Amino acid sequence: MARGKIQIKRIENQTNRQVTYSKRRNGLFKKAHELTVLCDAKVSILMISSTQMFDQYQKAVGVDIWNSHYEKMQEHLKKLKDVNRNLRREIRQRVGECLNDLGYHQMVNLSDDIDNSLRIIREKKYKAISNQIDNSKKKLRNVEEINRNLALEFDARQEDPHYGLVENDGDYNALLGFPNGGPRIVALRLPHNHHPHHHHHHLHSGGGSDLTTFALLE
Amino acid sequence: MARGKIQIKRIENQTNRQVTYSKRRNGLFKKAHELTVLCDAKVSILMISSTQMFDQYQKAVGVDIWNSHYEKMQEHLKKLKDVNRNLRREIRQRVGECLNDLGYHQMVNLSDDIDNSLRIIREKKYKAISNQIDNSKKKLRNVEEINRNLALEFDARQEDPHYGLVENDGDYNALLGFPNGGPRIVALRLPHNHHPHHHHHHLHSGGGSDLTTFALLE
DNA sequence: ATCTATTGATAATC
DNA sequence: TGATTATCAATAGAT
Repeated sequence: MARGKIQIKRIENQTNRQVTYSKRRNGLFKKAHELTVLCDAKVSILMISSTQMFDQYQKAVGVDIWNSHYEKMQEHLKKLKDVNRNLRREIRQRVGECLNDLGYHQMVNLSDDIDNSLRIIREKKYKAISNQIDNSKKKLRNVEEINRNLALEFDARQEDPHYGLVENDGDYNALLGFPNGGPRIVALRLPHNHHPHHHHHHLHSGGGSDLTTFALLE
Repeated sequence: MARGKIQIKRIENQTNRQVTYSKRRNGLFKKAHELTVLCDAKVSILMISSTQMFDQYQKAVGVDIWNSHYEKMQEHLKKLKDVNRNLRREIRQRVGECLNDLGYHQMVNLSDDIDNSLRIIREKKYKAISNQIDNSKKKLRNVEEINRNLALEFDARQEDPHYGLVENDGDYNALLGFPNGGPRIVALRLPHNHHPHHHHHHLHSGGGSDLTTFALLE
């Protein structure tokens, strides 16, 4: 409406239409925002340009984005509610409620089904148990090993007070925490090659770092 | 914008605010319409003034129309999706999938739970079985009785061909259908007091109707 | 509601 | 795209 009045009718030139759309869209939003602030009102604007609306794909499949918005949302809501209801019913049936509307054969199928599920779960449960036992055994072995090593080091220290294990001289121990819930790893930095019985604990012996690690129980 | 610039901030004067709301609302709608025509776009505007919003009732029940609309719908949608996801997960767990993210104790609980459900369902199943058996027995008894009665009547007819049982004279048999899935009841209207051995079948012997009923097997 | 001085929006152009 | 600006449209305040 500047540099010449315009008629309010569809702008045929594609580029001009796009430009005008951008400008006026911003203007509309600005006005809406002002209204919001000035009059303490709530305003929502849903706006889709024709170029957005009918891109090639949309044309091809005949989908109308506009209808895909509010109304489709309501449809979606309805469908979700239905699905929800069905899921709840399935669970109730699996828990043993609401079986009255089931036929006899359906009931047989249901109990067979649940029986099957139970078998699967039991298998997995037993697998979990044995895993846990294995883990405990490993941890126990580690703890025993740590104790043995400490005992050996203690003995060594008894023999030679300058063995250099427990001095708080800073180059001794470093703690690495793993906050991600994984197994806590405690890394003890020891002077290189202090004792041959440490070697089978070395996780990585190459390079400059010299970390001796123990996996500790929980 | 006219006769003096204004600050974009809430108009405190109630009347001015209302007037400005009206004017600017119209302006916004006009702009939106122009955009619609000029750019071939789709525009929806949802607008509620604060004075509309908080009428007495709204105040009383603390309902916010605005939140009850589009945004609330989205929230609802989101919640439904969440619930849905959880329900699906529960079912999957009950079927025996996706157990990896369950702790050992949860797994024990789950299998106990399902075990319990299975017991309930089995009970109901057995109840259903025994019901069906009872029904069959009753039906069988009825059929046997019908056969016996027919045999007796046949005998009687042998003795007296005018016994009047099977003549197609129209006042003989009437069929009542029960489409509601209940036990099919066939009612035979018989001439009154034809034979004493029918009396123990009379369901109701008072009044004018004289129906003898047999429950038939499916 | 209607009026109008003024501000704000924007079409054309670069 | 982004900036400029001559115009036109919207509207604040008064009636």
